[in-house]
Amino acid sequence: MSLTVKRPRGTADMLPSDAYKWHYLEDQIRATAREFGFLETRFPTFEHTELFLRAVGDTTDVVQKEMYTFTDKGDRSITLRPEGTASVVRSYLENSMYAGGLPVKVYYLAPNFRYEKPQAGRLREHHQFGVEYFGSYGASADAEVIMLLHRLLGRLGIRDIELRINSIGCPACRPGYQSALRQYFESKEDRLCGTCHDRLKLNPMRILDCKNASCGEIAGGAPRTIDHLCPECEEHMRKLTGYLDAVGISFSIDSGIVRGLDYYTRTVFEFVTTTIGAQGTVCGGGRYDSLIEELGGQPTGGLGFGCGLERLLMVMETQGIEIERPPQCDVFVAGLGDDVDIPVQKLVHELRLLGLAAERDTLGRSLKVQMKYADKIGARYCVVIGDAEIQIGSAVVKNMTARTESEPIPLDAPSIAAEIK
RNA sequence: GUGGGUAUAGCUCAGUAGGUUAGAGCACCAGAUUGUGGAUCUGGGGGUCGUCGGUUCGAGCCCGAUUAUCCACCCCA
Repeated sequence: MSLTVKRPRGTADMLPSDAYKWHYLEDQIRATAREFGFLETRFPTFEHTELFLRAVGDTTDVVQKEMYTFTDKGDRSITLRPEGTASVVRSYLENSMYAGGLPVKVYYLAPNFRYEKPQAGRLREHHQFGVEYFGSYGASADAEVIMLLHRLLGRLGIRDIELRINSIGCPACRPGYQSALRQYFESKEDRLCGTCHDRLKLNPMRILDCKNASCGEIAGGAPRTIDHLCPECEEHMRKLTGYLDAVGISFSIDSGIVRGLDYYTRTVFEFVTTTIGAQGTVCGGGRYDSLIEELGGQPTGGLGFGCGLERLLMVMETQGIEIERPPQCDVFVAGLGDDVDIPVQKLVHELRLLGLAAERDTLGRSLKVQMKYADKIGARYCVVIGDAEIQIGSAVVKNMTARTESEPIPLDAPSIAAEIK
């Protein structure tokens, strides 16, 4: 197939026949966000590269090897957004959203771009539902954000998805933990893989994530962040788990959750499933209390998450969760003969003005084929108009699902609309 | 970036030991006494067998390369 009709690697077309699934998902998301008091925000698809270097961290995989970066005609370095939080924080600062008072609670639905090797549940362009909660240091904000996700997953009917949380500490307790960690790994350095040797110097916490068998075994016995928290971080975690217990959200503490974006502090969490292959993280997020300050704002607490919509739909699909396909056509007006062409057009127009999805044939097809077509597009009702109907000024409305016909009713849009309702 | 699988009609796939004009189901189109849908039946259109090269008298089938795709590692949603 020639390149002109081939989509780029790692991208996906949303087909018209699947659009209703996305609409459903987005409707559920918007309804949930509304219940939890989040307003939608939108922002550009690309940003200055500098933003992601600063916000995401220039040693992360996302920045080092996965960004779509190019120089524009004005000689600026531009990057297609690899994740949402950096853009939202930038927009928050640039537009002084804090000026309206804190907290600021926003959500977004947006595509992200990462130069990855595609596999199940992983694309180069994927879509995320994300939430950012600015201005609160309280653990109740953490609880709220997790509750929102829990609620969304619940109303989508998703089962067998596990909430895992961890605390990776704050600038106060992290140095102590990192030195304990480094000390532990250095004692077993000869058994670590090559990548982890580098990680030991750069960021030993990454070793906890390593899937190498030997490293994993070593990491299993490593000191855990939650055992080295400062009293404040400990209290934060205790409060969060208290909230979750109180509202009946089950979770597990997973000291292996470190997350690959540098800005996280204290709470990190993931919703993970094993039903869609190896890429089972459907949602991931956490707290980032230093990020806003690092990008030039006042010290402001914050947290958020990203939730992969493609993965969400995959989970629903594999769990057999049906999304109802809304009717595409309320009434099909079938015409019989050239003489009724104008009346058919007029009737369809008037039915639409009354808010109905009305359809007619424009290919000059026979009545039988028009009926088949009406059936194929799922028309709920059908009206056949021929010379006879025009002459006597009435027609019958056929209920396509019940296979019944009405008594003859006046051949005008209001009467037909009334019959349908 | 590393590894493995796959590539035949719009879709899902057959294709037997290399051997005539490459098949099926679904979908699409047209019919089955011309004013009526989902079933059935009949017929039809549609494929340079991913691409390039090689082996062979002969390649959809064997070999090499390349591209695409799927899956896994890494990392992430």
